Amino acid sequence: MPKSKICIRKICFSVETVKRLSLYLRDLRKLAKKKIQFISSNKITQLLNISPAQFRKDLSYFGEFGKRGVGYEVEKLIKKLEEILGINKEWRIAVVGVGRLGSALLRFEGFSKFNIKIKTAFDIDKKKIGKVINGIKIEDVGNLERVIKKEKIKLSLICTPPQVAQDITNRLVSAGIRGILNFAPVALKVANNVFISNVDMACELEQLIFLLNNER
Amino acid sequence: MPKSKICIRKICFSVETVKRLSLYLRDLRKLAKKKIQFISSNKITQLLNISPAQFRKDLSYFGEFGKRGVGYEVEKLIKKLEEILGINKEWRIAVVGVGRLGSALLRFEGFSKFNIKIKTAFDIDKKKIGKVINGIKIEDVGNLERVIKKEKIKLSLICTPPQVAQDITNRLVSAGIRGILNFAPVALKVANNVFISNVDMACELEQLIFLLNNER
DNA sequence: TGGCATTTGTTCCTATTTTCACAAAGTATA
DNA sequence: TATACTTTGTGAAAATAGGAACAAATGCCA
Repeated sequence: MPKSKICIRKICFSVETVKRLSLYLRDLRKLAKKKIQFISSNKITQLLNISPAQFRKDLSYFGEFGKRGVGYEVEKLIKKLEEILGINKEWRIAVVGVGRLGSALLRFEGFSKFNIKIKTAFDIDKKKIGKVINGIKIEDVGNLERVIKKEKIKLSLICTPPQVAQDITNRLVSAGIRGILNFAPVALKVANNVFISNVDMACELEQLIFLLNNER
Repeated sequence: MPKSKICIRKICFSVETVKRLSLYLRDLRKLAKKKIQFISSNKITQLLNISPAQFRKDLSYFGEFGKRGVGYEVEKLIKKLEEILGINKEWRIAVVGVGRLGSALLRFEGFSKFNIKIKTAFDIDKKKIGKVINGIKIEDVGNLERVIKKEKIKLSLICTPPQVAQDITNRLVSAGIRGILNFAPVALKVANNVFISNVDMACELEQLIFLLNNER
């Protein structure tokens, strides 16, 4: 399959670029906390295992944000990156499947920092439905379409068992969901106007095991 | 930075190949469950969004496993892939940080299926130390080096807050850990004989948000 | 002001990854 | 056995990503 390529106004770049923007943003926020005002591409990438040229090139797809001889103004670049990534406004998301992982995510405080608000959660288990975790009410998965549509939610996390993940995906998409972060170990099929990102812990671990197993 | 490349006996391939092998294995297991005996590169990759040529080339780095005109014997290929990945023997791992995510992982049943056994967990919280979750006793993080060495554990998950992740990493490595699956949102620095794999939910979500925000 | 030191933005080149395309090998059928 | 299909394994080509290197800006200091 061709690596997914993103083109905006004749400028094309890969999703890898976008992922790196997130990393840059994370480190810039740390720098801002330390009251550092300016940073060069050299210094910021030392922390990240990315080449300075890569950093500059990634940014160049979106404009010119630095000052020659000086570097980048930390606060300004943070603002710009938040704008580019689209996290300068609030995003409301849903979580489907409130098992171990799902409930850990409902309580995860990392999201709100990035303007991501879990608005609703769904489960099939009658014992869980109606409960409130971290201010989020667990809804009957039977009401999935209705709630998603009503709340106009466009992003969802899937934390269900793999057997039902595709069915849930179909229902989410038909209700208007356009982006899915999938934790179920299964390759989901969707129309190509829906974006999927997979978090697959078994794959990551197997990769590490392979590396350890094949040293030298 | 150069993409990490793996070379075994003059044959070189990328980590991406290894990740795909995991995906192939997962789907092959599903096929085996359905009692399907043979599968062609064409059919198996239809499920996965990967090209048939890619599948064949990925396998070709490790040998010839198919039969022309027929395809691949499912059971045999599963065995081969398990061997290649190194998951035909048991891997004992540690978990550092038993917060929401850490404790979800301690209870996660997906690991044991792949010969991955969580052997020990560490936390700093006195209230958690000594507790047993899913048969795994939570140890004082002060004993980290001692336990890791005694148990000869080579792989660890890090589920701590980001501020302490680098310190924990240093201690793990000095105790003999060679592979780390990092859930903390921070870029860890290690010697290049230690392998790191990052699971970064915020990055994944930000990527989806970017895509939704820049359609058309 | 002029010269030196930095650092960006970008072009061009190199390395890597993916795909194409086809010979070789196997199956099925008459 | 001959012929028509399938499907693999792989070298070569195409596509993509990464990095070196340098002109253009900017700051600093004498």
